[in-house]
Amino acid sequence: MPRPAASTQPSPADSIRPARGEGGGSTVQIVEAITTAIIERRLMPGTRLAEQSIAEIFGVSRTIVRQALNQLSRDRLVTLEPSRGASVATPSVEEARQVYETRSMLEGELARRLSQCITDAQVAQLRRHLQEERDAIRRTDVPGRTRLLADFHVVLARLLGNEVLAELLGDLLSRSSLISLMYQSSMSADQSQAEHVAIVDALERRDAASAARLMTEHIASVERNLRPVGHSVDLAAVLRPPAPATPRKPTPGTARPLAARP
Amino acid sequence: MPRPAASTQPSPADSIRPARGEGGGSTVQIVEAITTAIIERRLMPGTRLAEQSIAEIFGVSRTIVRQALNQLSRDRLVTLEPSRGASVATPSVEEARQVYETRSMLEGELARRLSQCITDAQVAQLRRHLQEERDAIRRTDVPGRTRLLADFHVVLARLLGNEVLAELLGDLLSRSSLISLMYQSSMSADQSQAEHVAIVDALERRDAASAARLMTEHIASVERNLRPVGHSVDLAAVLRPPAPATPRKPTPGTARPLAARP
DNA sequence: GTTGACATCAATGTATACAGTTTATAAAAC
DNA sequence: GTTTTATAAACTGTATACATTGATGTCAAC
Repeated sequence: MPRPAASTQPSPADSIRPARGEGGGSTVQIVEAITTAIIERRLMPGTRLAEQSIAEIFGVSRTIVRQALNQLSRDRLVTLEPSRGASVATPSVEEARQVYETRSMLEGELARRLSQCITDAQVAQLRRHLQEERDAIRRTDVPGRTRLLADFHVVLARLLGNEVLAELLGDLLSRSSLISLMYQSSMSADQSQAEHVAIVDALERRDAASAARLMTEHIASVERNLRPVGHSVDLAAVLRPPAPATPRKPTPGTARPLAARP
Repeated sequence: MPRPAASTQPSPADSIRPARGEGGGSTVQIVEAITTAIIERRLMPGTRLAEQSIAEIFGVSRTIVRQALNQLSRDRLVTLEPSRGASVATPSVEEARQVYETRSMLEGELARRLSQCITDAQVAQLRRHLQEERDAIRRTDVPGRTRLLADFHVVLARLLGNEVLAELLGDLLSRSSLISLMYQSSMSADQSQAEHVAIVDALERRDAASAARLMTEHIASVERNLRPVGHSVDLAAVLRPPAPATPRKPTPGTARPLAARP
């Protein structure tokens, strides 16, 4: 009897679907297709991304695919090993810690500053976003709720009128998504959503200290709920002898258990 | 009689020099060569970067150059217009504001957290860095002091043990360098250096509040000292009729005067 | 039966060729 | 003399071909 998932890694051809058969400016389409495939966990960490396969899927040459993979590697969503090609990134525990620490620094201050200049209209916009989150959760739309829960943080950055910050946070949130699916997060969407509500409440009260504290606690809570990468999974990844189809060994070296931060 | 400088833009061939004639893994060499050329203001904002020229300079094919230019465009050091190629970025005033605001948020918190966990050895390391800054300033080593004054901020991030943060800040600092050379900064290196000293003093006292305040004030001070993009320079750039050698028109559109922030 | 070397094969890295677009130049009309 | 238009050069965007490196499988030796 097959186990629920993660037994056989899906090949790229199964998980990436081209948005259109069109040829013009298709690099960004490939980037977005692979990005959403990773975020929505149709592409698991460690999966090899062969250029030729992807090229045939999208009906373009390897040149275009190569550009896309280069962009993705700069976003740290795929790793590019010399002469060995691209694979979905397997962020280490240490990298995970650093990403969440950076987010905590950035978004704590974001909440603090935003609470001093937010308008009523912007609060209303956030309320609408929270409603969308609730709707996605209620209808158990997993990809949708994942995206919305992450977008919440980018929306906050945009409310500050700072596109540079918004893009920066967008990159960090992509990495966070990859991390939380790699170290299977046990955090319920409900809890995340409730914490978002509390943050917006504080923003509406223009309570800078509370907003900042709730934000950093929210991020710490997300990080705390990362699983110590279950031993069975870790062992299987390290010891896998023949591997079923395409995959090679997924995790290179850094796979220590996730230490609870002091 | 020739005017001191800035009359004729240097062609890429004059400003970019290959580190080695070697062929292996030369993409990063091109990226670094162009980056330092921009930072050290041998390549002025708006300068076109033709692929063929650069390819001949480094003795590689356009493929490699194209990879390098793509990486640089993701760092926002060059802009890539479709079908029109690459040119050194001309960050807008609004983008400048956002970069400095983001740095202020990030580095203010960085200083606060660092002051709570910094060791005596790390303080000593910072003192050594400050000494290097002083040395470079005293011998009027302009490229060296520019690099050291920027590296100070990256060193702080590294002291937190956060490589993700350090890389993020590195990107923001590259953009800051481009901005400060575009809106010719009137800030003296001496003042920057003095403010760095004050920050380290606060860190040594483990005075979190002061460290954070000094850092945000330092960044605000750097931003305040940006020139409202002098009219004479702008006019000369816009009206240049025949141009002596290779250069095209440098600044496309975004050249509004820099508003002093309230 | 196991181990080691060699050959085959696939995939990446780089260069080159071709098509489409933009830009510069020059001629002609006003 | 200025503006407009047409031709030509140059440059970018994409695809394809070639070289090189890592992986795989087979065969021989021990």
